[in-house]
Amino acid sequence: MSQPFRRDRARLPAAERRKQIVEVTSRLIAEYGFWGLSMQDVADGCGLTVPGLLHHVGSKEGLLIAVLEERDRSDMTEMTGQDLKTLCASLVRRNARQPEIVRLFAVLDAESLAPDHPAHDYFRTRERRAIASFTELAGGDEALARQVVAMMDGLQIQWLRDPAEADLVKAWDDAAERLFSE
Amino acid sequence: MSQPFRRDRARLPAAERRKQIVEVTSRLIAEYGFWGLSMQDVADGCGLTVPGLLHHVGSKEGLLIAVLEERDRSDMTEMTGQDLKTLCASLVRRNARQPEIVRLFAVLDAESLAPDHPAHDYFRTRERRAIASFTELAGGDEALARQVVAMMDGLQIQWLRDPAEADLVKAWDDAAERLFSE
DNA sequence: CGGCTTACTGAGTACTTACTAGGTACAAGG
DNA sequence: CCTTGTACCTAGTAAGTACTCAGTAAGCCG
Repeated sequence: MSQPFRRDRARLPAAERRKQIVEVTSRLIAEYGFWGLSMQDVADGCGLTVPGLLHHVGSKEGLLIAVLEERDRSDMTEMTGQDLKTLCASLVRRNARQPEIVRLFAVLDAESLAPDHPAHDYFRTRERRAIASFTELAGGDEALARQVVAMMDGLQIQWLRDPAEADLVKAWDDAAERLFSE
Repeated sequence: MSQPFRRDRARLPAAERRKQIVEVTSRLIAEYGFWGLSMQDVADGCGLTVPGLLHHVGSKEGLLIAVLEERDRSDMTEMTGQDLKTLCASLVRRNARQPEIVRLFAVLDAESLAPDHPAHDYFRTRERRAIASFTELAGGDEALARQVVAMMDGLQIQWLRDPAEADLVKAWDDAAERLFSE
């Protein structure tokens, strides 16, 4: 009774498909934000249908969670504790190599300022953790920790908007000199 | 032939209605971003129908333009030229009093990083102008100007996300002390 | 080969999206 | 009073929204 059932698309193991989904979704959120994201576009980008996509993530919010979890996992490494200045230097250098991911977080970060955004709590605790560990590295100076975070975020946005004008690494090194002087 | 034509809603002069539209739209963009904004919600918020709304702004993009233009107009004042440090101090103090507008700009700023966002060019030239005039006030030190802008933006986002934790004015004054020292 | 799990599809639901066409009623100017 | 401009309406269109249901086939284990 049904149609011939096109089976021309690849059938991937769940883990692999999930990885692909996260990648595609990240790109699209960086472009349109979470509210502007459509399941259809994600499905198209993965070469499957919307219900096929939903089979893996359950819902649109599940999609967002998948992205954030994945990103956290690959971020936890590299936070080995040197001193604050060298840590920031290496963070900035890594970020300079992956503008798309930085943009994903910049967009989601701002969008999730609204208290009922599905990622609101995620970003709040994320920032608190960041500031806590930065504060520790700064010898208890929380104000400095907050300033460092603010400066990194701000410079990254300038860089993303106008990649030609601003070299992120140089801009940060300049800023660090001022922040960490004395 | 047509229905009784409900005329229970207020009929406002164009200028007044426009002002209301801008206000409602600002609130909604701060919440959902431009991609997440719906004409229906704006119309509801103004107490009129969607075509009634479209009569004033023409299209969804026209709506965004109206918001940005209005905001520019009310921002141009107050930029009287003292020195950089006192200018920033007063900017921060004004922003601390209008978190909703700051949030509108934070969200739209990040969302418009994508090159084909309707407000992309607007925010690019806006930032360039800001940096140019800050640079002048900083005696030609563009790096400092960029750092000041970055720091203000970054601290504002921290404040918006967690208003309880961070007092914006105090956070800025601390930061200014470090930035403008020497 | 047989049976089970599961990745995935087609079809459909109920709703929302931006936007248009064409008309109505209010207000101001002659 | 009558005309003209305009603020705003109803009705409709074509497309897109997230999501559900029931079924199909590919891969694995025995």
